[in-house]
Amino acid sequence: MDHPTPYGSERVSRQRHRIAEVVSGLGLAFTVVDLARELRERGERSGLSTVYRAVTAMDRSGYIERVGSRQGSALYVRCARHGHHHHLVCTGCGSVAHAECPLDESAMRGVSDTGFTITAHEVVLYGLCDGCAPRGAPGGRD
Amino acid sequence: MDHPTPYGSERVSRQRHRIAEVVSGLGLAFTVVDLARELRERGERSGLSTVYRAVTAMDRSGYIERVGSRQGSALYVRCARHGHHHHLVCTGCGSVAHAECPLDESAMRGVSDTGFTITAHEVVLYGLCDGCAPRGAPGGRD
DNA sequence: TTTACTGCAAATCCTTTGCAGTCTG
DNA sequence: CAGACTGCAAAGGATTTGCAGTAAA
Repeated sequence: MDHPTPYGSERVSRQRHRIAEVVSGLGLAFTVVDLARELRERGERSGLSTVYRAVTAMDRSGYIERVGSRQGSALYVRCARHGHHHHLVCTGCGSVAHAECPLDESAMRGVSDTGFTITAHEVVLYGLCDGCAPRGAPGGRD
Repeated sequence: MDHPTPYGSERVSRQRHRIAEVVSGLGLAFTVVDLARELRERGERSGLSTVYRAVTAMDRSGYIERVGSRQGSALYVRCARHGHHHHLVCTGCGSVAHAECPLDESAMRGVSDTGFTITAHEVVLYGLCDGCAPRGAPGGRD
């Protein structure tokens, strides 16, 4: 189950290498199309399907993680942090912060009253980062 | 901003009426296609786009709520409960339970260290209900 | 009568796949 | 060389939209 590269590809083609490179330099949440555009702007001509395949591989290997969606497209972010946690995505600039899982024992207990056995959960937090938050005036529409 | 019907339509056509009726009788999470199939099985011939439009209206009015996705399709459930809460969806049979929001003050605090102002969050819990849980043998894949 | 609602087909959007050619190991 | 990887075009699946006809109010 181990891949020869940290980002999940078996062979390191020029594209896969450049893609991983660009991704790790982004720091922001991105969609596949964002990434493809970014690559194009840096002079890398890669087909959209190639980027999709690379992203799929990086997601499987844990090099990146899915952090919600934006207008129907999957959002990803490079994530080097280990262990179970969630992400906070700034709807202003796309920057991402890590967040502890809020589903601690007491939260689980409050839920298990229902007789359900929880097998998976999704927690995505959206907000505004320091730089994007309008001081004094809260607010925020989707 | 108030609609003449609890499920968000301006006029109560036969379809909209039947759709709301079927929805409220379901009790399970459903996709638009599920709902369309259900209607068809009950002898109601309604176009898929009509069902999409009805579901959109019911969602806007709060008659139903979105509770995650299943295989890429949006999942909804009739929800009469008021106030902020989340849902627990059984991946076995589709039954839904309500759950308190785990994002209490302490959880928020753990997150606000990041400097982010949280404006929205999504919490979806998946699991197995009493009837679907294999007693003794835990487990659960996505 | 007014105009929301309906059905159908066409159009969008995101994502996946089939294939033949290219390149890594 | 074997088989991953690539690009392109086509296919898929979910959801939306344009339009003319139907039916609530």
